[in-house]
Amino acid sequence: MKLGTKFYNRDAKVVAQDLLGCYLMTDLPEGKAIGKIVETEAYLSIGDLSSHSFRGLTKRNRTMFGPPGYAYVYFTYGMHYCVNVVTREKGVGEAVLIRALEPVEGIDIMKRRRGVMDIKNLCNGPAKLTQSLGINLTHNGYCINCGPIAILPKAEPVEVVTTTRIGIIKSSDLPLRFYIQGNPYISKR
DNA sequence: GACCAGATTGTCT
DNA sequence: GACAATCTGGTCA
Repeated sequence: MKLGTKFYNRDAKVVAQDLLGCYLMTDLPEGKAIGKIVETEAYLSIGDLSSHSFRGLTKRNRTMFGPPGYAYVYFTYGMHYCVNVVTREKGVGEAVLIRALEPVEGIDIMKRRRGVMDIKNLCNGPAKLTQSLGINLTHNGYCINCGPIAILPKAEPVEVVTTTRIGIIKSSDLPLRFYIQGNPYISKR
Protein backbone atom coordinates (compact mmCIF):
# COMPACT_ATOMS: atom_id res chain seq x y z
CA MET A 1 0.00 0.00 0.00
CA LYS A 2 1.18 3.48 -0.86
CA LEU A 3 -0.01 6.83 0.38
CA GLY A 4 -1.60 8.49 -2.63
CA THR A 5 -2.87 11.92 -3.57
CA LYS A 6 -6.02 11.27 -1.57
CA PHE A 7 -3.93 11.01 1.60
CA TYR A 8 -2.14 14.32 1.04
CA ASN A 9 -5.06 16.31 -0.32
CA ARG A 10 -6.52 17.08 3.11
CA ASP A 11 -6.05 19.72 5.80
CA ALA A 12 -2.39 20.09 6.72
CA LYS A 13 -3.21 19.60 10.39
CA VAL A 14 -4.90 16.26 9.63
CA VAL A 15 -2.08 15.06 7.38
CA ALA A 16 0.48 16.17 9.97
CA GLN A 17 -1.07 13.89 12.59
CA ASP A 18 -1.52 11.04 10.14
CA LEU A 19 2.13 11.20 9.09
CA LEU A 20 3.29 10.41 12.62
CA GLY A 21 4.45 6.79 12.68
CA CYS A 22 4.96 6.70 8.90
CA TYR A 23 8.44 6.18 7.45
CA LEU A 24 10.48 8.70 5.50
CA MET A 25 13.01 7.15 3.17
CA THR A 26 15.69 8.43 0.82
CA ASP A 27 17.31 6.11 -1.70
CA LEU A 28 20.44 7.82 -2.92
CA PRO A 29 23.67 6.46 -4.50
CA GLU A 30 25.29 6.49 -1.05
CA GLY A 31 22.67 4.06 0.23
CA LYS A 32 19.23 3.85 1.70
CA ALA A 33 18.21 5.73 4.84
CA ILE A 34 14.90 5.32 6.64
CA GLY A 35 13.45 7.03 9.69
CA LYS A 36 10.09 6.90 11.45
CA ILE A 37 8.34 10.27 11.56
CA VAL A 38 7.88 11.20 15.21
CA GLU A 39 7.32 14.97 15.08
CA THR A 40 5.59 17.29 12.58
CA GLU A 41 4.18 20.80 12.29
CA ALA A 42 1.36 22.07 10.07
CA TYR A 43 1.64 25.33 8.13
CA LEU A 44 -1.65 26.68 6.84
CA SER A 45 -2.54 29.09 4.06
CA ILE A 46 -4.99 31.27 6.02
CA GLY A 47 -4.41 33.10 9.28
CA ASP A 48 -0.98 31.60 9.75
CA LEU A 49 1.51 34.46 9.76
CA SER A 50 4.56 32.25 10.04
CA SER A 51 3.76 30.13 7.01
CA HIS A 52 5.92 30.81 3.99
CA SER A 53 2.74 30.85 1.92
CA PHE A 54 1.14 33.66 3.93
CA ARG A 55 2.34 36.48 1.69
CA GLY A 56 1.34 34.69 -1.47
CA LEU A 57 3.28 32.90 -4.11
CA THR A 58 6.94 33.79 -4.47
CA LYS A 59 9.87 32.23 -6.22
CA ARG A 60 10.96 30.54 -3.04
CA ASN A 61 7.69 28.96 -1.93
CA ARG A 62 6.20 28.01 -5.28
CA THR A 63 6.41 24.30 -4.45
CA MET A 64 4.03 24.86 -1.55
CA PHE A 65 1.42 26.04 -4.02
CA GLY A 66 1.89 23.03 -6.25
CA PRO A 67 -0.02 19.75 -6.19
CA PRO A 68 -0.13 17.63 -2.98
CA GLY A 69 2.34 14.86 -2.26
CA TYR A 70 5.42 16.83 -3.29
CA ALA A 71 8.51 17.66 -1.26
CA TYR A 72 9.05 21.34 -0.44
CA VAL A 73 12.66 21.87 0.62
CA TYR A 74 13.83 25.32 1.69
CA PHE A 75 17.07 26.85 2.82
CA THR A 76 17.24 29.01 5.95
CA TYR A 77 19.58 30.66 8.46
CA GLY A 78 22.31 30.66 5.82
CA MET A 79 23.16 27.00 6.33
CA HIS A 80 20.19 24.73 6.96
CA TYR A 81 17.62 22.82 4.92
CA CYS A 82 14.16 21.74 6.03
CA VAL A 83 11.65 19.38 4.37
CA ASN A 84 7.92 19.75 4.05
CA VAL A 85 5.22 17.66 2.43
CA VAL A 86 2.75 19.68 0.37
CA THR A 87 -0.92 19.16 1.22
CA ARG A 88 -4.20 20.30 -0.34
CA GLU A 89 -4.79 21.09 -3.96
CA LYS A 90 -2.59 23.05 -6.26
CA GLY A 91 -2.78 26.76 -5.50
CA VAL A 92 -3.76 26.49 -1.81
CA GLY A 93 -0.34 26.67 -0.17
CA GLU A 94 -0.40 24.34 2.81
CA ALA A 95 2.34 22.00 3.94
CA VAL A 96 3.56 19.83 6.79
CA LEU A 97 7.06 20.39 8.18
CA ILE A 98 8.82 17.21 9.24
CA ARG A 99 10.66 18.04 12.45
CA ALA A 100 12.09 14.77 13.75
CA LEU A 101 12.67 11.12 12.86
CA GLU A 102 13.55 7.97 14.74
CA PRO A 103 16.43 6.35 12.78
CA VAL A 104 15.46 2.90 11.48
CA GLU A 105 17.73 1.90 8.60
CA GLY A 106 20.98 3.21 7.17
CA ILE A 107 22.14 4.51 10.53
CA ASP A 108 25.80 4.22 9.53
CA ILE A 109 25.14 6.47 6.55
CA MET A 110 23.37 9.00 8.76
CA LYS A 111 26.29 9.02 11.19
CA ARG A 112 28.74 9.58 8.37
CA ARG A 113 26.70 12.44 6.87
CA ARG A 114 26.17 14.10 10.24
CA GLY A 115 29.57 13.41 11.74
CA VAL A 116 27.89 12.39 14.98
CA MET A 117 27.84 9.02 16.75
CA ASP A 118 24.88 9.50 19.09
CA ILE A 119 21.77 7.98 17.50
CA LYS A 120 19.47 10.26 19.45
CA ASN A 121 21.28 13.24 17.89
CA LEU A 122 20.93 12.18 14.25
CA CYS A 123 17.42 13.27 13.32
CA ASN A 124 15.95 15.17 16.28
CA GLY A 125 15.49 18.46 14.44
CA PRO A 126 14.32 19.63 11.01
CA ALA A 127 17.77 20.61 9.73
CA LYS A 128 19.39 17.51 11.22
CA LEU A 129 17.14 15.01 9.51
CA THR A 130 17.66 16.56 6.10
CA GLN A 131 21.40 16.23 6.61
CA SER A 132 21.08 12.62 7.78
CA LEU A 133 18.95 11.67 4.79
CA GLY A 134 21.06 13.65 2.33
CA ILE A 135 18.22 15.98 1.34
CA ASN A 136 19.13 19.36 -0.17
CA LEU A 137 17.75 22.03 -2.46
CA THR A 138 18.00 19.83 -5.53
CA HIS A 139 15.18 17.74 -4.06
CA ASN A 140 12.80 20.67 -3.88
CA GLY A 141 9.67 19.95 -5.93
CA TYR A 142 10.23 16.21 -6.13
CA CYS A 143 7.19 13.99 -6.24
CA ILE A 144 7.13 11.78 -3.14
CA ASN A 145 7.25 8.06 -3.98
CA CYS A 146 8.30 8.69 -7.58
CA GLY A 147 11.88 9.71 -6.91
CA PRO A 148 14.61 9.12 -4.33
CA ILE A 149 12.32 10.43 -1.57
CA ALA A 150 9.48 8.22 -0.36
CA ILE A 151 7.03 8.03 2.51
CA LEU A 152 5.82 4.59 3.62
CA PRO A 153 2.62 3.96 5.58
CA LYS A 154 2.75 3.45 9.33
CA ALA A 155 3.00 -0.06 10.71
CA GLU A 156 0.94 0.57 13.83
CA PRO A 157 -1.25 3.32 15.31
CA VAL A 158 0.46 5.94 17.46
CA GLU A 159 -0.57 8.19 20.33
CA VAL A 160 -0.52 11.81 19.17
CA VAL A 161 0.22 14.81 21.39
CA THR A 162 -0.67 18.34 20.23
CA THR A 163 1.27 21.45 21.28
CA THR A 164 2.30 24.85 19.96
CA ARG A 165 5.01 25.22 17.35
CA ILE A 166 8.72 25.85 17.88
CA GLY A 167 11.30 28.22 16.48
CA ILE A 168 8.90 30.83 15.16
CA ILE A 169 7.58 34.14 16.47
CA LYS A 170 4.45 34.89 14.46
CA SER A 171 1.36 32.77 15.19
CA SER A 172 3.39 30.76 17.66
CA ASP A 173 0.31 30.24 19.85
CA LEU A 174 -1.47 28.03 17.32
CA PRO A 175 -1.65 24.33 18.34
CA LEU A 176 -0.17 22.96 15.13
CA ARG A 177 2.75 20.87 16.36
CA PHE A 178 2.27 17.14 16.76
CA TYR A 179 4.49 14.38 18.11
CA ILE A 180 4.34 10.79 19.28
CA GLN A 181 3.72 10.45 22.99
CA GLY A 182 6.81 9.40 24.92
CA ASN A 183 9.13 9.03 21.92
CA PRO A 184 12.77 9.82 22.85
CA TYR A 185 13.70 11.09 19.38
CA ILE A 186 11.68 14.31 19.25
CA SER A 187 13.38 17.72 19.28
CA LYS A 188 13.04 19.54 22.56
CA ARG A 189 13.70 23.22 23.17
C1' DG B 1 21.37 21.37 32.54
C1' DA B 2 20.29 26.19 31.20
C1' DC B 3 21.30 30.18 28.78
C1' DC B 4 23.72 32.96 25.09
C1' DA B 5 26.01 34.29 20.87
C1' DG B 6 27.72 33.20 16.28
C1' DA B 7 27.52 31.23 11.74
C1' DT B 8 26.04 32.59 6.93
C1' DT B 9 23.07 33.48 2.69
C1' DG B 10 18.77 33.60 0.05
C1' DT B 11 14.73 36.23 0.00
C1' DC B 12 11.60 39.90 0.72
C1' DT B 13 10.67 45.00 2.01
C1' DG C 1 19.09 46.30 4.94
C1' DA C 2 16.83 43.06 7.99
C1' DC C 3 15.57 38.76 9.05
C1' DA C 4 14.68 33.72 8.99
C1' DA C 5 9.97 27.10 10.17
C1' DT C 6 18.09 26.21 13.10
C1' DC C 7 22.19 24.14 15.07
C1' DT C 8 26.47 24.21 17.48
C1' DG C 9 29.70 25.35 20.77
C1' DG C 10 30.80 28.19 24.48
C1' DT C 11 30.16 29.71 29.53
C1' DC C 12 28.42 29.24 34.06
C1' DA C 13 26.40 26.54 37.61
